[in-house]
Amino acid sequence: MNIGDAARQSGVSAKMIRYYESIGLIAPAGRSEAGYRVYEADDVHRLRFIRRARDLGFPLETISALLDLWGNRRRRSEQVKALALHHVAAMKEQIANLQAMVSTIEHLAETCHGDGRPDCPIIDELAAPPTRSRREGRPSGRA
Amino acid sequence: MNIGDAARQSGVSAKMIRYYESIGLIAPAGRSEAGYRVYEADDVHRLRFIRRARDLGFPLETISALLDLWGNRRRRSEQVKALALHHVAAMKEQIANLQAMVSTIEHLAETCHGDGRPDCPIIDELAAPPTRSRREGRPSGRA
DNA sequence: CTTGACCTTACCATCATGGGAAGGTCCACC
DNA sequence: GGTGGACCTTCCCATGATGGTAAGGTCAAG
Repeated sequence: MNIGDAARQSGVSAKMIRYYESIGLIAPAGRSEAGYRVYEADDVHRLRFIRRARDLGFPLETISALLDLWGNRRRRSEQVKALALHHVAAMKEQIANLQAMVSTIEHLAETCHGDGRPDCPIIDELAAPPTRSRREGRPSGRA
Repeated sequence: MNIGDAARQSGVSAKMIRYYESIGLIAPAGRSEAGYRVYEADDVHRLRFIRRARDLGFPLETISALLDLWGNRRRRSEQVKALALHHVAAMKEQIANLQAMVSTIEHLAETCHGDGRPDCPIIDELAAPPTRSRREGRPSGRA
């Protein structure tokens, strides 16, 4: 089958299939006489695997490792689990960062009248002079 | 003062100051005879404002609007609040997405032995055949 | 006058994805 | 037999915000 069919069957766009090939995530596809990429059912399975892993937020580098483990009969499930939990930890950290920003802004927005007057604690906070308490960005020296 | 001092005093790297200028977030700095960018205290204030807004996750485009509002004596605080809450909503959505991925993976990882055996529900899930229940990526037709 | 810290521009990389252009292929229909 | 349209190819550009590096100019202190 051609790349368009593989895309439809796997849920990965043709564009991305070519990209995955270019970065070595998947092996170069076979080619027809005219130079068209040719795919087999197994290729579609791999692409579907990648698609699902992407949907779970795994970076391509980790997906590469997961693909290897998938094809390795002697894999240890602890290896898979470690990759998964590492990714979970990364996402949880991202969530914590986002949550902190959300909390800060919501706190400021609470005391903002939100009417026609210009006074606004949000602007005030952003425009406030440097403090010793607030961790001021100071790129520590000659950064 | 030169760009290095402005960077140290604002917490924004020299690199980013030049970038912000290039995209029009800040006005082009004055230049010394030798072509060095020259900054005043007010420029540093603006940069510090940007830095704080970035720390709260605001995209540069929104920061541009916030800067305008900051300098507008006739601003309506509701405009500021709207920008802030819109950003909060975007972050909350991101959190929800991340949380969903975390939950899915944690659920799978729970039933993964994580030992020397190859069997692993995480791999199984990624490698599972298409289902009608799981929203299969199918780029809906000619996507 | 040298040295080193600073400045300049310009390009490349990240991460994963989409968009588009220019051109070749294939098939079905008339 | 020809033609149109759907498909394929490669190549370049853009995203968002940031860092890195390289090649070269400037400045001030010693």
